[in-house]
Amino acid sequence: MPELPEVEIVARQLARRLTGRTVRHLRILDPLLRNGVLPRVSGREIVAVRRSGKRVLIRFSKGGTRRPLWLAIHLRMTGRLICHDGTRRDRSHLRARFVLDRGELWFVDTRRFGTFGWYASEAETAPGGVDPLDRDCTAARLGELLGASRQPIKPWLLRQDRLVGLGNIYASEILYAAGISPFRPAGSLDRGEIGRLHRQTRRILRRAIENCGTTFSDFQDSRGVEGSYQRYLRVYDRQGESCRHCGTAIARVVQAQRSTFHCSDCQR
DNA sequence: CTTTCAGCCTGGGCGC
DNA sequence: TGCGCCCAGGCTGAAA
Repeated sequence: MPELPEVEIVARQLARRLTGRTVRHLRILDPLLRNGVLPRVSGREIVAVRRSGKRVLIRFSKGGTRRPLWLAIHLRMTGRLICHDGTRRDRSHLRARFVLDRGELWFVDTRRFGTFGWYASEAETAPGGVDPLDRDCTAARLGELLGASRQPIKPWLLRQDRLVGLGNIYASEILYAAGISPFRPAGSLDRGEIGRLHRQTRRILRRAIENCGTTFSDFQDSRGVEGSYQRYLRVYDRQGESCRHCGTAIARVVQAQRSTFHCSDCQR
């Protein structure tokens, strides 16, 4: 489910609903989420929630320990964070449960790929790559990141140690919007192409955020907020259908074991 | 350094 | 209805 826009939406909504709440206790139900020693989180207040790359970052108050604490939650494929008033009955795939002074926060994850990372300083939470929506992610900066890489641009866009936040859907959509073939070596893009890639990356991510992301279901349970960006998808999951611009059949190919969707006519 | 590949998990959809 | 297979929006670590 979640790439940058979906995680951004989740983080914003959680920030609104969780900031100021105090943790009564945390129950980790899936042993896969217990990596290393669990810091004491009971009694701490949630001070802030924001996105870091594709992770949701929760900052807790120092509490009685005098040490700050951050939790980075990676949703991976199927992770969801559900805020509710404590009356939710459906416990299927419930992996962790924060009981708060008012309501609860549940981590629900069917495939159990999601991860929890605990950090004692903000610096440790920094992602490896540049956030494409950051002010300092200019076209020139993108050009530096691309460097002379010979890796095809589509798998390159998925590398979280370069740019953070892009996943398989938006990578295909961005390259289509920029008119760039997914097979082009990353370092072969000229100035104009880098400019288009940069502009379309930011435009598509922003628009996806405005539309609450692509097909993600109700992390707010009863409210059932769903993304609507899927109606803007131009190539993803459209193999065999015609390109909206030129009519050519959209192709699906496999690059680095992931599906890539593209129009061989519009993308060069 | 690069690229490929198996693996981590579960469930939905498909063809037979 | 059931079975086996393939697929999935992510990422890691080992191997070539």
